[in-house]
Amino acid sequence: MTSTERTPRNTRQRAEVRDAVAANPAFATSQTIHDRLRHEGSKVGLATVYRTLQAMAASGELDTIRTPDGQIAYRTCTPGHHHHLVCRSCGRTVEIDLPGLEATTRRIAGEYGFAEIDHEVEFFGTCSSCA
Amino acid sequence: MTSTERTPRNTRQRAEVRDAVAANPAFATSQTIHDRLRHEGSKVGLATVYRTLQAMAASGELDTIRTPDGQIAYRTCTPGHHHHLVCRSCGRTVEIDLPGLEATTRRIAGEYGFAEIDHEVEFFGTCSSCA
DNA sequence: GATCTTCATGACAATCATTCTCATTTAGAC
DNA sequence: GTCTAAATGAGAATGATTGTCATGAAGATC
Ligand SMILES: [Mn+2]
Ligand SMILES: [Mn+2]
Ligand SMILES: [Zn+2]
Ligand SMILES: [Zn+2]
Repeated sequence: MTSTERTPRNTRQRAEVRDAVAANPAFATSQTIHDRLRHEGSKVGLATVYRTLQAMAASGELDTIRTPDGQIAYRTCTPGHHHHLVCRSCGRTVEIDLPGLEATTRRIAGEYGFAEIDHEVEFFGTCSSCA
Repeated sequence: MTSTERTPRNTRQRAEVRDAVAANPAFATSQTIHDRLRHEGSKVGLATVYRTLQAMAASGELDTIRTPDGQIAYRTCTPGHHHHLVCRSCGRTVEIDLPGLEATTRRIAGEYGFAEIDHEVEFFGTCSSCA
């Protein structure tokens, strides 16, 4: 069951949001993307930006993190499993591989009898431009 | 600079919160702890529970995670650095060691020129009782 | 033990990211 | 072109968390 896959309609708004998030390699929140679009003259609504980014993340097009203060931030994502090193001050993001981690996850699952283990692994730091 | 360490006053409320969080090995939110205390007859205020748990976490007495829906949850913490395997449905938590991770963090920091790297690593799954 | 200063508390309001509502628009199927 | 379900947007609602500020009480000092 690859389950419930709905193909969304191709609306002007969806294209605008997709372009806006693709235009920047840093993680950005729905509000930030919305602001950016409005400044460019778009009339897209805030709720639409929220809904579109959520849908894109659910379909795997975007990656999600939670900022240290709890907001959800999105970024266009390289396909395949990986993690992120995010600059606390400017949001600049590097995708990183953690080759050992998947094996570790399986080992931990077995050891403690947990099923459907998911891991959330993010690194936060200060990038060289912001130091 | 081990910096600004203030010793909080020993109030009845602080003791009640400390006992309540220590009484349960699962992560719990401020609201949950507050409910629990009120049901036991305590008159402690919600804001006080928020403040007390925050302070205890800042001083290292408690560990913090963000639940998948974004709330902050606390748990009495074993001293020393470690990570958690948390049951999505009941909150039961196992503390785990990730021996290789600190070295990996340092390697990544060097590789990408990031400073003050912090890692957030949590595992979520379904425990055997909840399966 | 009484006094005093300062920090802690609690009721409530305020904040603010996110979600909901619902009337209106429109993509895409026919 | 018609039709219908899905998408949109304006605004209201939600809900966790934080701020405000008058009152209470640790605990230092006498
Ligand atoms: Mn990514
Ligand atoms: Mn812990
Ligand atoms: Zn930076
Ligand atoms: Zn469980």
